Amino acid sequence: MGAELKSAKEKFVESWGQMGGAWGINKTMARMHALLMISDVPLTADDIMAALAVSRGNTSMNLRALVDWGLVRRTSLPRDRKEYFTCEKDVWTMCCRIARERKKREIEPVIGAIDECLKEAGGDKEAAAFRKKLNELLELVRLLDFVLGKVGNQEKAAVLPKVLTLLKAMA
Amino acid sequence: MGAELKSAKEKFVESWGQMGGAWGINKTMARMHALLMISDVPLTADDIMAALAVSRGNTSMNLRALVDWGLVRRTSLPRDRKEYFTCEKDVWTMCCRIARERKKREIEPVIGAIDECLKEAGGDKEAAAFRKKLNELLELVRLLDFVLGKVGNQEKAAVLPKVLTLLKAMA
DNA sequence: TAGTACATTCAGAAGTAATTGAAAGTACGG
DNA sequence: CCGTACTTTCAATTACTTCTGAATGTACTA
Repeated sequence: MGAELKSAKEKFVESWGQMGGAWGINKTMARMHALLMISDVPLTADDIMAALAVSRGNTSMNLRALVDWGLVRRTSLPRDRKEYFTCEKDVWTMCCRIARERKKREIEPVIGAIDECLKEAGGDKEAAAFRKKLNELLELVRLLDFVLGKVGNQEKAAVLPKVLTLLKAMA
Repeated sequence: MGAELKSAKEKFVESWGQMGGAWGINKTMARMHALLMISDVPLTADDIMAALAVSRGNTSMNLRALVDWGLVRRTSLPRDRKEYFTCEKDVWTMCCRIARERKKREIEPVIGAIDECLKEAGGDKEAAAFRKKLNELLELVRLLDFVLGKVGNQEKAAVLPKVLTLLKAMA
């Protein structure tokens, strides 16, 4: 592989890792995701260890996390005891997976927490302003939940770019 | 204030802090935001220090960060040397501010990084698959950027709930 | 101008999260 | 079964982030 291309790929892996950091995602996990995205062949744990200079244990744990997020698949070839990892090919499908997970991990718990607070606040007059604010927040968060749910449940990820591009054309 | 209400408010502050953590936001900053959201009077740094049991320095820094995010305003009353802090009242306006900041801090840098990688990758045939993948990602990220831009630029935050509710009704 | 009342900064302490690597686990082939 | 080739786990370590509080800065008042 040409030196330019190699350096560009490394740059991309690092940038994606950086972005992961900003989004509260483990940086190494994001780098592994990037590496798999731009690899046109499945990679083994050893490949990834070598490419990113991380330990075996770390590689194992972060790959498992990526699989849990539904962003990476493990496959094993017959007559080969090694496991191979591949990234979801289609970026729109990837987008749906991320939406689904973020909804589940980040939005739903907030809805639950606000509900509980509302219950605990009681019906007193002095709690009225508090209840009102919680209800406003709930409405906002529920709408976010709804939107992420819609995106996350796309069966055919292919429709997503069309819908969004349409949205863009309308605006 | 009734004990129930007080406990419910504390619970809300802690939950919002928790959520901040999941979103890669400083937990204390998120707790301060929550506290200000549910306070019907402006608070001083001392009020916040006392309510959340954090140091003066920490309070000062996190409040500044909240002001930088456009989520909190400082106001000073005449004949009072103290500064008072208030949270943006309207949750939809708050939502716009968050969208604007996240676009600027998290999406735009990614677009820049991908662009740079594309430039560096060059036009070689062997880079074709890499360029293709980068372009797909770019399309996705640009759409996200667009959507956040739309939300963030709402002049009248009041239209946002209407648009979103409409979207919900349609689906 | 000095004193007071507040806010800000920042070096170091405390706390949290990521990482390593060696030991334990698993499963296949013979 | 046993050895081999791999993967996973986890206690200890390292790296990073947040927090503290004393020193410093700012600006109002008398």
